[in-house]
Amino acid sequence: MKNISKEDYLRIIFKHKNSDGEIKPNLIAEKLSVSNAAVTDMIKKLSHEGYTNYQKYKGISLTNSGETYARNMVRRHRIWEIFLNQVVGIPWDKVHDEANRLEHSSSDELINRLDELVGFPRYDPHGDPIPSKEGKMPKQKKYIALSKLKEGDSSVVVRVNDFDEKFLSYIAGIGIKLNETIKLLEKRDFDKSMLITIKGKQWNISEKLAENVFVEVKK
Amino acid sequence: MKNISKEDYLRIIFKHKNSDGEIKPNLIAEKLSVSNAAVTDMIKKLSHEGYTNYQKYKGISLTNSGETYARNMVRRHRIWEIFLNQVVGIPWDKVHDEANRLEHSSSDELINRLDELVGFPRYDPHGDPIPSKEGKMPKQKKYIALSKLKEGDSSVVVRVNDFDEKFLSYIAGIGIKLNETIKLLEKRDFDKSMLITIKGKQWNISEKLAENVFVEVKK
DNA sequence: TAAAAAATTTAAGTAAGCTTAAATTTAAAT
DNA sequence: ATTTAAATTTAAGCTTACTTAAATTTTTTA
Ligand SMILES: [Mn+2]
Ligand SMILES: [Mn+2]
Ligand SMILES: [Mn+2]
Ligand SMILES: [Mn+2]
Repeated sequence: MKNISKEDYLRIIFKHKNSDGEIKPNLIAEKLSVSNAAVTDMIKKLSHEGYTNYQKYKGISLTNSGETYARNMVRRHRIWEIFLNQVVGIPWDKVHDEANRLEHSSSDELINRLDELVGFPRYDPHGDPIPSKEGKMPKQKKYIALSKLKEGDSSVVVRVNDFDEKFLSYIAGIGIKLNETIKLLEKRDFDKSMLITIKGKQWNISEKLAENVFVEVKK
Repeated sequence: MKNISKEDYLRIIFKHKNSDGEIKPNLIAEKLSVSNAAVTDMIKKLSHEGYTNYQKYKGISLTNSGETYARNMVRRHRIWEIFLNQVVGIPWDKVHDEANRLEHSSSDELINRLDELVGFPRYDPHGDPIPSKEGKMPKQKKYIALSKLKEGDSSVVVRVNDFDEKFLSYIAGIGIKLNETIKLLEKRDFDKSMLITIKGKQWNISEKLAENVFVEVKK
């Protein structure tokens, strides 16, 4: 294939498909910042080429071939992220956009070599699982959204949504990162905002923020 | 700008312009594997945007702005090459194509960081000078083509042309690399082929090959 | 220096990947 | 069950970066 746009569509479909393996055009359009019309066009092409299944007005899904291609794109993306973070030394909240471009510009041999250099990690800097060279997905750790915590709960950060760099640098700024402990002190009913503790400091966070940070509750 | 095609045109113009700073459409077309008509089209666009000077049927040259942009592209290309070679461990004869893509997909911040990681080298794995962040070009070492050696001369490899991976892996296979010593034993008049010694082994090489390897004669 | 060859430009056309606007279908709300 | 709203598709059109073929200019060679 070797086509930046198509590769982006496939990776986004893979990442955001629901539990039935389906995704709506609307969501793709939003994630890629293109019009719905552009999505319809592209999905028709991808379906012609055997990467997606498409029926008018129905949910879109990946074929086996599309699934394989997409999983490899996810692998490329996440390996670049972790390589940039661990070897190049770019902060974990800054690697996403760079990886988003590099993922299209490197051979599989290079990706495999980078993977080797960082020691075949199973999760990327945001806690997302990295498919192996053979396409196997590590189990995603169990987690709940930070917004679902009960007052008094202590938790450990397991994953964060990585699509908005502004969001990431904000949470990095208040000390949220993988494996960090977060305790919920208060939750306000009227706007669902929360008061939390990180490394002894207290912070007020919005519901929106809390919905994009995922934690494991500590017993 | 942020446009892969235009960036490739600028880098190629920079690399292959003659001593007057000019280049013919024909050569650009050849280096980029596109038609002459495509070159005319693109040069018109680049000229409109202030990156090149263009008059029908005359040689093409870079403006100040084009020169700056192009030099940065060369920097990106060569830093990727040396990073891939030194940090990632890809053989020097295999880095060119990979760099050719990566050069368009990385921020200046990333390039500067890679530069730092490899210790601000002045030459790439093929002996070509790497422009500094400020755009300063290290002096190119003095050299002559291997094909210009006299029988009996001993020499050191200073630079090799890097545009054909087949060529590079062939010469890498016979032991040619930067700083390697090459001695010319015989040169045949009828086809200009040569018999050389590298690390005690003798090799017959064609004139074509010898024209793409550059050496400094040892006294 | 005239003829032939090569290089360059112009013209016409294509495919990809978008856009906006209008038409159609599906989902949500009353 | 209608009506309204939202999502989706179709239609028409744009830009970019190419192509081939024909016309033009420059360079080379006889
Ligand atoms: Mn991408
Ligand atoms: Mn990530
Ligand atoms: Mn390139
Ligand atoms: Mn090089």
